[in-house]
Amino acid sequence: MFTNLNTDPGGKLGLFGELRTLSHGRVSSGELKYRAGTEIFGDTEPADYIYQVTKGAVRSYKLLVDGRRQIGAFHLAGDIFGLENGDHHRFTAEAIIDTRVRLIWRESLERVAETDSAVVRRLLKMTAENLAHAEDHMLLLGRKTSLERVAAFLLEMHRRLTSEGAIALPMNRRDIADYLGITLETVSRALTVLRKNGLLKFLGQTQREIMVVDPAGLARLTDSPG
Amino acid sequence: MFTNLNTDPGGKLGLFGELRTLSHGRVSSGELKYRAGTEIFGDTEPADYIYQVTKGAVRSYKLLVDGRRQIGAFHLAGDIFGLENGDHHRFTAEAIIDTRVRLIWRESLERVAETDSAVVRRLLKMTAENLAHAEDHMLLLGRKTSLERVAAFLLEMHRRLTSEGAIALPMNRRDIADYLGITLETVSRALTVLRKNGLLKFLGQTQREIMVVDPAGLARLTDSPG
DNA sequence: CGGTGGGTTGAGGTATTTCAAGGCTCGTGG
DNA sequence: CCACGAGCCTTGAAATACCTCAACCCACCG
Repeated sequence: MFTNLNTDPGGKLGLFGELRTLSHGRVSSGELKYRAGTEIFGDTEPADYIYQVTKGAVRSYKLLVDGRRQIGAFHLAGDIFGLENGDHHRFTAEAIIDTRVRLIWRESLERVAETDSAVVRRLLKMTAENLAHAEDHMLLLGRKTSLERVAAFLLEMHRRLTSEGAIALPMNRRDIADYLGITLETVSRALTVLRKNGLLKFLGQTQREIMVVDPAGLARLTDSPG
Repeated sequence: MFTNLNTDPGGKLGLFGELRTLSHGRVSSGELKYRAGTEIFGDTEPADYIYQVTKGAVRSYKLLVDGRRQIGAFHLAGDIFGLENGDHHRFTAEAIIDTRVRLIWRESLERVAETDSAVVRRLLKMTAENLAHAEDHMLLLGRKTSLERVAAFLLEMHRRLTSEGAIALPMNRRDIADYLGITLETVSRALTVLRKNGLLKFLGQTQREIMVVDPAGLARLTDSPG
């Protein structure tokens, strides 16, 4: 189950690749598969591993007691998630679609970090990036209209998973809604508006839809920080 | 302007105190005063210093082009703020009331961090704490009702600035509103509801009001994560 | 003492939610 | 091979939580 891999998938220079370099093989790493909808780790579970998506997509969320859900982030191919400074996770993570993740045993990481300050700095950089994303998302959740939220979401996805012009969203309307702090109906209506304004086109209507966005046009709607 | 201080104000073991210990005086540090409402640093400004509140209170916020504001955090006595991993600030920081802050020159900090991995780890811990706060706040902004938001705010302030039972809020209704993603009128109405339900009492009505809260009662309203 | 900066409350407006219906795709099993 | 149910999405209509606009009060201050 835990086999070392040679390649750096996605071509991304990540902690995983660096660690293997820096630690001279002291860090055990493996790969796991998760079916769509299954849990990778639960809120308050001990954070024994950190994860990197090699294929698929993951949602990290918090719940209120009555079931209201806030998705804090989506993790796409190449992304690292589940990194904690404390000893337990602060989110539940689930595979959105069929997903493969690489693991790294946290204790071994910390052993490396004790002697190798470059690794600690790398962890700091990643945590700071997560913080920056959360800070931007607070502005969205606190102060943007539903249309601005959906436009910002499409821009983010365009930036993060476009290879060509077209993007294929792995998540459904409910996931998008719970990420943006609105309802799935409001997401759907906003998408309709954007489509009617030519800022968005659907290509195949083959379940997981493929769309082409107009980044400049969407950016105008986002009312980005000034 | 930049004089070394001997004491660790607020009794908090912080980066500032540790640095002075760890770096054997290599880190220059000073103290500045800011009048109520004045800017400490601006969004996108180079992050040459990090700051610790010794007295007073600070708000960190982002703006949209049309003036909508989202306060990401309040910084109270003892708190460190303005810590960035990149080279520029991502918020504007302003003194809410007359405030004193200690500074630390960032370049000197990074020089220390190069050789002292304990300092890097300390920075990582602080960044992770900021991230945890932002993650909790995303849930509040995305999914909580106005009453839950105000209750959560009072609980946070109770936890952070209570010495006795009573707390004195340094910020006005507009600040609270922009922190919670609602309007100042909605904040006021929620406070009225809480007061009428006996979860909150005002003591002096002498401008900066002093209040006593019922933490257990408020916690019931918060609908905390389950 | 008039002005300014809070704060509260009311009345009406509105963006978003809630509830409901219908359509499409796809997988499964008769 | 087709029927059927489940999941997902869209759209409409009604409800509502929150916002906007406005009036008023109070404390403080030059």
